[in-house]
Parts: sequence; C-alpha cells; structure tokens
Amino acid sequence: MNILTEKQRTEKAEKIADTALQLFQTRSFGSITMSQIAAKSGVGKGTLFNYFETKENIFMRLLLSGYQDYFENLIQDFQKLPSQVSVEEFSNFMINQTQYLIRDKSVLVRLNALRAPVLEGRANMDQTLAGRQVLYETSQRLGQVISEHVTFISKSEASHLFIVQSAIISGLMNMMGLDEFDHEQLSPKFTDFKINLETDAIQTLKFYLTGFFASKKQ
Amino acid sequence: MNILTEKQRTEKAEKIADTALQLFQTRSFGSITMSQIAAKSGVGKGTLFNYFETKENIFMRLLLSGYQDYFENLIQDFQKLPSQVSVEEFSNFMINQTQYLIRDKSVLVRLNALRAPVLEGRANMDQTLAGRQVLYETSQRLGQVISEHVTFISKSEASHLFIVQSAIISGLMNMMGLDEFDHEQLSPKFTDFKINLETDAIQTLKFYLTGFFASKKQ
Amino acid sequence: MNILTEKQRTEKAEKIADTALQLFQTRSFGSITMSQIAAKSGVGKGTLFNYFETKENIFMRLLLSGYQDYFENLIQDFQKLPSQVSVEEFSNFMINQTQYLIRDKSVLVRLNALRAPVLEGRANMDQTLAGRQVLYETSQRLGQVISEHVTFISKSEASHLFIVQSAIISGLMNMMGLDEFDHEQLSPKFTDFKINLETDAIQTLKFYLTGFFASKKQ
Amino acid sequence: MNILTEKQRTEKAEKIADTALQLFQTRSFGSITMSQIAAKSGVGKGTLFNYFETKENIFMRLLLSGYQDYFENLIQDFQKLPSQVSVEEFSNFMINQTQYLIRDKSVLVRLNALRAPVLEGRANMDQTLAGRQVLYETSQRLGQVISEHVTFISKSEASHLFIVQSAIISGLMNMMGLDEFDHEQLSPKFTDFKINLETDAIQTLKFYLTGFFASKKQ
DNA sequence: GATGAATGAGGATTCATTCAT
DNA sequence: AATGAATGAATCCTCATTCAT
Repeated sequence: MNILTEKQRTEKAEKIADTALQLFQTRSFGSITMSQIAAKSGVGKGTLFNYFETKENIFMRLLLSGYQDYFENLIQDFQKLPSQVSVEEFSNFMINQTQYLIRDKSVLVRLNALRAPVLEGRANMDQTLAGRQVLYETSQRLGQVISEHVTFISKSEASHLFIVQSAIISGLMNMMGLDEFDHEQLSPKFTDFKINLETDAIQTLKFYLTGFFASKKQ
Repeated sequence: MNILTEKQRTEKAEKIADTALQLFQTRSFGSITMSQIAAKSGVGKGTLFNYFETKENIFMRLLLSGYQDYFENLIQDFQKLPSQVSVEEFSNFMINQTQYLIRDKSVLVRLNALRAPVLEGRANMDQTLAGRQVLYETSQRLGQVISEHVTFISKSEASHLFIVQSAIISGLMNMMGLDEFDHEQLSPKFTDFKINLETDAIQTLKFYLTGFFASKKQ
Repeated sequence: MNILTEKQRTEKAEKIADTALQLFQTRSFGSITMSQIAAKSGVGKGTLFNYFETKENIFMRLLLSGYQDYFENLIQDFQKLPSQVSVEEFSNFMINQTQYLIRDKSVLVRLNALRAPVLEGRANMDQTLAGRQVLYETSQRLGQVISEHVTFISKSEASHLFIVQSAIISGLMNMMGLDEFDHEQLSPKFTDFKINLETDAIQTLKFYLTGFFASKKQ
Repeated sequence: MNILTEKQRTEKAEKIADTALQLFQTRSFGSITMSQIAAKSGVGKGTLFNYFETKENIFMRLLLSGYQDYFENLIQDFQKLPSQVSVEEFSNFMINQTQYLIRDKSVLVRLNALRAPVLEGRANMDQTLAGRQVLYETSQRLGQVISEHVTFISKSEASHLFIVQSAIISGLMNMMGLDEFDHEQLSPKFTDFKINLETDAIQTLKFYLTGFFASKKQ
C-alpha cells in the first residue's frame, strides 16, 4: 500500500469529496466536520489531509469538478442535436437544464454561494485557479458549440448565459423558505413571500431568454 | 443611566447593530466576532448580550430592519408618483431601485443569503417571525400601492416582484468575482466569467419585466 | 424613602433572603442567579447589593438565621416540658425533631452542606462569625436547658447532639437518590442503595441515642 | 502514538482523572477549571475532551471508580478473614474501615456530596448508570460475603450498611469546621460546635452497629 | 435609597490541523 | 501511505458586581 498509482490516489480523493458532497446535501458547510467526513468515508482523519490541504479545498474541488462535469455533459448533449437549432428549441433546452440543475444538482448552486465568502479565504489558490482555468476552457468550448448551433448567440454570450442561469437559481434559492423558519413550515402566512423555486426559476429564465433574443433581433 | 427610555434602548441596540453592519461590509459573518463588535461599538462584551441574545440575532435584525426600511422608502417614493404610471415608467423605477440596492444596500442582499443556512439556526424564532410579519405587511402595502398606480400588475405580483429583484441581485452577487481570488484581482483572464453586477442585474430585471408585462397583455 | 428605619431595613433584607430560600427549595445554589432573586423579590438587582455584599452572604444568613430560629424554638418547646424528662421521653422528642427537620426544614440541612465548600469562600467573615457567635450562645442555652431537664446529659453533650443530628440527616441526604438520575426515577434497580431518608435518619439517631445513654449509665 | 491500546487509553484517562482528584483534595469543584486540569496533567486542553465529555464526567468517574475500588478492597479484606466472624470483630472491622475512609479516602465522601446537586446535571447518564450498575453488583457481592461471615446480618443489610457509613462520614464532614472560617482556625471558641471527625464518626458508627445488632438479636 | 444598565473576567467547549508511529 | 491521538487557538456566552442617576 506504500505507493499508490495516480488512479488509486484520484479515486480515494474522489471518495472523500463524494462523502463531503453527500453530507452537504442535508447540512451546511459550517456544521459538517472533518471527523464526520472521515468517518463516513471510512478513512482516517489524517488521511483527509493527505488528499486535501484544508476543509475548504474539499468543497472548492467539489464546486469546480461539479461544474466541470455539468459543462462537459452539456457539450455532449449539444453535440447530439442537429446542426441548426431554433431559438425556441434552444430555450426549451435551457429550461430543461434549469429543471435538471434544480432537481439533481442544487448542491452545485449552493456550493457556488460559499465560494467567495467562505472557500476562497482558505482554499489553495494555485489549485483553485488551475481548476478554474480548465473550467473556463470548457465553458468556452461549450459556448463555441452553442454558437455554432444557434444563430443569434455568440460564444461569449453563450458562456455567460450559464453564469446567469446559476445566478437565477442561486438567488431564488436564497430567497426561499420565507414561509418557514429553520425548515419548520409556518402556519399558512407569508404566501406572497413564497418562492416556488422551479416555477420561478424557469419563468425568470424564460423571460431572460426572450428578452435576450429579442434584443439580438433588433 | 438608571432606566433607559425605549428610545435610548433602541438607539443603543442600533448602534451595536450598525457596528456589526459596518464590519459585515468587508468581512464575512463567520470572521466577525462578538468581541470585535463590542470593541468597535465602544461597549462591553456583556452589553451586547443585554441587547441581543445571540450573534445571529444581531444579523437577523439587520436583515429585517434593512428590508423594512427599504420597503418603507419604496412606498414613500411611489406615493410621490402620479396616480397612473406607465409600464415603462414603472420599469425604469425598478431599474433605478436595483441600481440603488446594488450601490448602497448590497449588504442587505448578502445578509439575505445568510438567513436560512446560518441565521435561522440560532436566531430567536418569535422575534424573527414578528419582524417578518411586519415586513410582510409592509410588502403587502407596497404591493397595494404599486397595483394602484400600475395597470397590469396585481398586489401579489408586485409584492413577489421584489423577491425576484433581490433574488437576481443576490444570485449574480454569488457568481461574481470569478475573475478574482479572495478579492485579489487576477491578471485579465476568465473574461466571460466576469459578472458586472450592475449591468447584468439591470439587464436581467429588464428582461424579466418585459417578459412579465408581455405575458399580462396577452 | 431616603432614610429607612432599622426595622424597614431588616424587613427588606428578610424579604430578599426569603426569596432566595424559596428558590433554593427547588434549585441548586449554582443555578440560582441574583437576577432571579431580584425579580422574584420585586426589588432591583442593585438593591440586593445594598443589603448583602455577595450572593454567598445571602445564603450564609439563611443558614445562620435558620438554625437560630430552630434552636430558639427548641428552647421554647423544652421549657414547656416538665422539670424532669426521662431518657425515653427525651429520645422521642429528638426523633420528633428529626422528623420535623426532614419534613419542614430540609433546606436548612442542605444549606449546611454549602457552608464550607461554597459559602465561606466569599461570605463576609466578620458578619458570619458574629452570627455564629449568637448561634453558639443559643446552642449553649439550649444545651443548658436540656441538661437541666435530662439527667445523664451535660450542656456540652446536648449542644453537640444537635450537630450530630444535622450531620446524620445531611449525610443521608447526600446519599439519597442513588435509585434516580438527575431526579428522574430509574426502573426499579439499585434497591439496596435506596435511602428512605426519614426512616433511616430516625433509626440512625435512635441507635445513636441508645448508644449514647448506654455509655453514660455505665 | 497512532492507535492506543485500551490499556493506554485507560491509563491516560486515569492520569487526567487523578490530576482532577489531586486538585480536588484542596480546592472545590467550582474553583477547579479544565485548564488547570490540563496544565497539571501535562496534556492539552483539547485532550481532556477526547477522554471526558464534560468536567462533570471526570468527577463522576472519580466517584464511581473510587467506591468501586473501595468495595473491591473490602471484599478482598473480608475474604481473608476466618469463615465465621463475631459481631464484635465485624464491628471493629467497620470501625477500622471508617478510620481508613476518613484518613485516606475523604475525597470520596466529598465527591458523593457533589453527585446529585452538581454532577448529575451534566454527566453522561448512560455512562454513569453503567458505572453505578457495576458498583451495585460489587456492593451486592460485598453484602453477600459479609452475610456469609457474620450471623445476624443479611446481604441487603450489609450492603445498606456501607451507605450509612458514608452518610455518617459525609454528614459529619459537612458539619466540620464550625471552629474555622474558610479553613482559617479561629481563636478557641465554639468548642461545642467542634466536630472531631474521626472520633465522632467512629462513635456514631459504633452506636449504630450496637443498636443494629441489638435489634437483630431480639 | 433604589435602580438597572454596563461590565469583563472567566469558563467550557469545538474542531481543523499536525505529526509520531 | 494511513492513521487517530494530541493539540490549543478561538469563540460564544454567563453572571456577580459596580456605579451613575
């Protein structure tokens, strides 16, 4: 066990990160401890630090690789589409993606909210920037692919669109739960404060896309 | 000093809360300590706890009273407008407000992001709900006023609009700084990741409003 | 209200002390706060300190005056008895007293257990010793009265007997509740650990008195 | 240092507990701090909490293991005695034990006085009850052994006798020091208040045993 | 004399991280 | 490489006491 292959090393790091992700589904960053991650991963506490310098690095990696995977999948999905895609078809695609992000990848969006205020303060800068660089390139490739399929949208605009998409979901997420307190439902009150995340996000994105394409057509 | 009037008590509580707010302009919730707030307020550490049960209560109060003030001002501003306001005029109003929120009240939006994951866990529930109740009523009054001035928008829709507005700003804020690391500007890179908060928020809101009114007119 | 008569002053001090005593019936010294005493007494927190230098002084006073009253009453009771009292009658008297102490004055015994380890560290020494002096004299008078009524017991022995009586009750009290945990009854277990305070105290005292008088008669 | 054997773990826990015990010889529970225990044990403050959940748990353990050892030793001592022991021999044995408890194990008795009012509020209940269970069984075994050696005393009575023994010592201890103040000897005064712990405890126990056996013989 | 606002020393406890094995 | 025991800085909070009014 003395010398691990690169693959073995990567797999163990992933196991640790995955465990952290699972914990993050139901708990906040602050309430997750390294001990819990170690116990649930089935590795020793010290081992964590052989793979990640700090707790923040674990979550920064989750954020970067999560978006990396998401963007890669988007590229794949897009390449399956016919060479030309109408504005309407593209909008539907984005709406489906939004639904998917909310239903299956909401942690990604929650991780995003941690990045600047929590993670960057103690994450390894070089590592983070290297990951971000790769992500940026992927995002550029994604933008490229989209711009090739959809008239009226440039590479830059496409790339930026996904930032806006995440922003909308993240923002609405922040505003959710005003009809609850600490996850306890309150007696029916505050109805106009209530956010239906999926409905509101899709509507907001739809309006955004409509507005965006309208502005391009002029 | 023996017995404080309600006003004096409120003023001191506000002084403490204001200090916390100032610290929050440049630091994160987690890195602000009660000792710092005490020292910077010029009061003893114990005094803090005479005014606020917990650290979280301080910030919950800032959040609630911040939005309370914001909504109250909006009502005032709106009442100065002519009895009928066109959709375009209303949109401009909202855009100005967005700019104002970003430029002068961005902490409010950042506080919002703390609410569910951080504050509610340890804030006094009754106090919070009382504050939220008042805020809700104000938001309803605001919605009422708007619906009276603007055709095509109901009280509920107007009230909900401000939630969306905050969501957009908050979400974009979360996505900002991808061209920085821990507030250090990086050499020009990641340009398509860059969020220009004001521009992007206004554009997104504009699109939202356009889409919203278009959907109403049908 | 500027100048209080000695009587008024004493009455207020007693009101405060009484409140503390009431709280002590159901709570421990450590969990009683000066704020609670003030609130329940209906006086200001600062007023407490006009009457008692420290929290410990309040309880020391309760201890001293409690025993003072108890001894005074004993003297009165004794003086009502016929001039000669048999050993058996005296024993019955002591047993009744034990029962009374347990049923109605158990706080007194609990206070006793606080004296050395808790109170003396921060109680006013002069005041305490003055009180103890008075108590001592009363105890001597009590001893005197008893020795006059009961053959076979000297003043010193009688005086000492009450110390032993309190010791027995206090000690058994300390050993109570081994069939409970933090006042929660446990499922029937530990039966031989169980102390029945009244029964055990009376039996122990009875044995003590029997032994004592037997040793004197030899 | 990587993984400690059960024995090593126990030893370190004992080292910490021993340190607490030493401090408790001369200071009160309330005035002993975790920092002091850590410093005097030569371990870090955090280490304390790896071994004991709370400060109260340390002292609860001292209490339980102290009595456990005491009872075990008593069983051993008793098994060395001839198969039949006269009432007088047994009484002498108990008196010697009382002397030993007072001279060498008085902290044990002082710890007992902390149990209900102080320790149980914050000690781990399951741990405590497990320890108490073991102690109870030991006490039963001790009772058994005694009842086998001494006619006139049942297992239950023997077991209960040790509770009474501790109660007598503990109670007298509470009443001690009335000729002192905060451990400072006062000029010769209050002589009849003076408890000579050893003499008084032995005498009280002797009377108790005499009374007890007399009641059995009838 | 009465009051309660202000105080701050002091305490228990948490947890990311280190490092000897 | 893996481990988990050890660590101690850091944090929130309590509450007896002081003192200006």
